[in-house]
Amino acid sequence: MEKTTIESLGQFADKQVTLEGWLYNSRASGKVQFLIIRDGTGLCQCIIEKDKVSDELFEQLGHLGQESSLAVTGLVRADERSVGGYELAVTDAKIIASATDYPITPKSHGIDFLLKQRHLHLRSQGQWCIGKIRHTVIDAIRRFFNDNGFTLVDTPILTAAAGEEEQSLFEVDYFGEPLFLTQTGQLHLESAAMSYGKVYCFGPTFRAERSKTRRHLTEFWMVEPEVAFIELVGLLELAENFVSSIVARVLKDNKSQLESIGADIPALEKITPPFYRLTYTEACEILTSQRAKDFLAGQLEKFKNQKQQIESRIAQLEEEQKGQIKQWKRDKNAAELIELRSELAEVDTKIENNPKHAQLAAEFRWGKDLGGSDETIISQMHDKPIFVTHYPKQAKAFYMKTDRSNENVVLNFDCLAPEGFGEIIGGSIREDDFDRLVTRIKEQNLKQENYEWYLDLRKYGSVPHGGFGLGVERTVAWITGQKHIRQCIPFPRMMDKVYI
RNA sequence: UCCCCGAUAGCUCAAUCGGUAGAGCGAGCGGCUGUUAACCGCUAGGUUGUAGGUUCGAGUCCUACUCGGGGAGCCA
Repeated sequence: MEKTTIESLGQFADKQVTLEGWLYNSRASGKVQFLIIRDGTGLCQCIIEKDKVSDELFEQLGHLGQESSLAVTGLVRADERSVGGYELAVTDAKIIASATDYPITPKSHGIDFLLKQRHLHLRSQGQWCIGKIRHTVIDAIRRFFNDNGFTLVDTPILTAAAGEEEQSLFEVDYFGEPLFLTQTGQLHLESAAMSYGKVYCFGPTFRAERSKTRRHLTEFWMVEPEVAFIELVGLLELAENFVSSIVARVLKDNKSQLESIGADIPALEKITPPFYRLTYTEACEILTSQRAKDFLAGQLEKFKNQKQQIESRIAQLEEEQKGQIKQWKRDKNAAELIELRSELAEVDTKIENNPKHAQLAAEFRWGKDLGGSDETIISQMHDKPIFVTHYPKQAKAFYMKTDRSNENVVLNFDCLAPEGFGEIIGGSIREDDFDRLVTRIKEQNLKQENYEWYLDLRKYGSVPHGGFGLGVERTVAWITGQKHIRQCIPFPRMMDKVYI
């Protein structure tokens, strides 16, 4: 009997095959059982009719627990009613290991519970889809740079010099001397760019920031390209082509996964160059403008309407529950009430945060860095990614090149994913003038002796150059429509919390 | 470091003014030949996060602690 996988069932229509996998869900209806099997490549509904198998097997399969492993043999047939378009009419099955009391049921669970069961949660459909998309994103990243003349350069994970600020680094005892886990490969990458021209590094990155939000992990994956002989305009074009190519690849390779997790496919199809371009000063004007005020007020209205609708529906259901109604209706109502109450809690949070964010935006003054909520507002006001460029010098790192036509700002950019997701890229043109760089190092009270090798790059054939870093988990979260990036890495490391 | 919210059955959540602790899912048993989170009937399942306090009486009020969620700052 030919073994195959669920994703290639289409090649075996009307043939006998064997599938090996795990029981994902099952239903029974007297003389027929429906077993949903997962094998790592997809889901397949297997039909067991009582008179097609032995009584003993029928009985065993009928009591098989979720996530039991098994091999099933049967006839492949196309059927629209089935999940993947094909189903298996089972003639024989072998239980490899039966499981009982699998903790993750097909119903809803809280996040803490799921993270504690992370080793098992990875098997569930949503996580499987996100993992497949993450795989495509990473492959698309490598493909893009490899196809465009970039050379991969692996930068060290243990670093002596701090990339930016030392308080956000994890310290490691390196034979009695302190070293730090890298938070960027950029400085090393700049030296490699002077060798190869166009380079990139791709690996894990570590930040000891005490940030407990949906956008933060302490360990995450970042890809950083660095290019010699490039100006800000060229860097933005590189970034928008890059991001667009990733989205296009996911749309091409993972349509079914995107659909399955409810991603906004039409919105993703709009992600093509050019992206929006705003200067920091323009962004600042938008935040303090009447337009932003109206926009936020409109949002608040919308949230309040949602809240009212949910509340009146809850009241209606609760009233029904008090009266004399059929048991099945009562059960349906109970399930809907639970859904509605959690929706209500979400809307309440939005209503609570809206005025705070509005105030932060209205009080925004030129010179401050853009905050998370400010980025969210700007991003919510656009349907494509936005580049925000030319930030105030004092809010940014020492290595960013000052704009020679306006010494108050630097030639940097952030790329904000649209519809409220926020920052996925940060980048800049690097200061290439030796004396200016020394001045910036001193201004920020950094020790020059730690940067001697970095300054050498400006001594020996300095050229205009720049690059950026893209966060993989933030990109995956944006593309898949996940609210929290912890679902976008298999084993998330969060502030003060590591489950497995 | 700061602000807000929460902890009740294995899981997700109810419990009005402080007055006998309840649903759904999951589990077990039974029924049904096409189910899509199937459906129907029955059964089991609880020291309400921990430690104190107020009260005739505490899931509910007060204090402390533990754990968790969201957000600010900072950032990919």
